[in-house]
Amino acid sequence: MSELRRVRLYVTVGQRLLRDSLLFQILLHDDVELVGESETGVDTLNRLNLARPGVLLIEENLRDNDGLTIAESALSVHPSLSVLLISDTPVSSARMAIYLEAGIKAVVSKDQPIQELIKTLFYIRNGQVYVGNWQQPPASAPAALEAYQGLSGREREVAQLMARRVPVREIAGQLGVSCKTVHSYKDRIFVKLGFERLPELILFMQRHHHGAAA
Amino acid sequence: MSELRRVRLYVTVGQRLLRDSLLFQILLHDDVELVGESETGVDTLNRLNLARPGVLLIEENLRDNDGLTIAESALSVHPSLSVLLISDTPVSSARMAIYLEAGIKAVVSKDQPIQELIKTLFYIRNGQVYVGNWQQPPASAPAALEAYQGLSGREREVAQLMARRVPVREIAGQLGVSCKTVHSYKDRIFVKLGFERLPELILFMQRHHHGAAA
DNA sequence: CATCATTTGTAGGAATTTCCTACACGATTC
DNA sequence: GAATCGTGTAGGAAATTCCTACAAATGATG
Repeated sequence: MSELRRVRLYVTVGQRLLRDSLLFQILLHDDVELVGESETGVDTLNRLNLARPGVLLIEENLRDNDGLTIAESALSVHPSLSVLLISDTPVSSARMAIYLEAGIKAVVSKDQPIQELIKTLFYIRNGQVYVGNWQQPPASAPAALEAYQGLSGREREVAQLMARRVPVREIAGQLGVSCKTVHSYKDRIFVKLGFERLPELILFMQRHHHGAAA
Repeated sequence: MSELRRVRLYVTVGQRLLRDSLLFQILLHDDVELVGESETGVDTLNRLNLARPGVLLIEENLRDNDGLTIAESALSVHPSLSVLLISDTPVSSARMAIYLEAGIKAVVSKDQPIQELIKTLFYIRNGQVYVGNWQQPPASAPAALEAYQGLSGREREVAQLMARRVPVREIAGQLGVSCKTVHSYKDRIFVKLGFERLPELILFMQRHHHGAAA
């Protein structure tokens, strides 16, 4: 239902390190197409006509300008563009109001986990506004933590072993079940925790001290 | 030969967004073990004894302190620690000298691609100093571009199709070869270009306008 | 209390990916 | 002329991803 077509994404992020790592995460999803990227605001505006993105992911603080100004210019020419602003700090509701007023679809702060950004990106892809996430920056990982409580015994065992990068083979051996069964647990763990890739699980398990120590 | 043991990594990066995305990239490598992370310098120093990392990845500019100071404190207690500093801007040779003097093993700037950081991380893991990368921040991607010239005809065809996310099935069909052959090309492309995952190829192809446009 | 729904432990299939090896053929080199 | 290298081709093993299946336990409900 949300698979209308690929998202045409333009990314404006000043620092290469952040831009690259965001892009690597985002491009893991095969319904995103990168149509352009810039380090500065003017460069973005110059290239927008050719790139014709559906979504613009832009930093608030750019070398040459601020993201809000650039976004407003872009929106005046391409009103259908969905803009996702990346702010350096958590946004107050007052600032959020300004952003929404300007036609920006959503804001994520750099203090939020990357999954939040990705989730928001996919949420606004079809033009929706997303205001669900500007209030809980200090809430570390309540959703996933709660979800962890919901894992069954077997699932936790597998989660711990996987997070220590024990190969499926050995997990199966240790638990005395087939590899297929281990995969089933793995699938269910990922579904329950809302993860998609092993690094997410490793990071989660390590952060919450769930057996990451040998 | 370099597989002595897993790298025990501690990461000190203020912003969650950057920290998470770096970690997701780094944890793709199964010989890295995250033993701790902090947002601030003092927190890092407090936890270092328990975490016992072999490598400390730390930002230069932290909320409470500067990375250099923290690194020096850490090194005075744990002289065998390999410190990799992430600087906000390209480092001058003068500053590089200061860092080396302080016992820091390598510096990468936020203007460099993330692969550079990863490469450096693996380079310094066993205590080596790495000074090869502080001079060419504006040199975009000469290595990979050169490497691209080295691709054979078939390899380029496959690279272009893969970058457009054409499924292996279809690529095989279009080229009239077996899926296995396509995989072989893929393997060779990745080896030649030094990539490890599809997003790297997609990003590269897109950036250099090699057939990314439909 | 008996039945219906959900969760949990178990497993298999199909398509893909990753990593590695193999091999023939043409070109280069010594 | 013989050894080597790059290229096009392909296969195998293990892992991953995405689905489906099913029986036993658990829980909920009429």
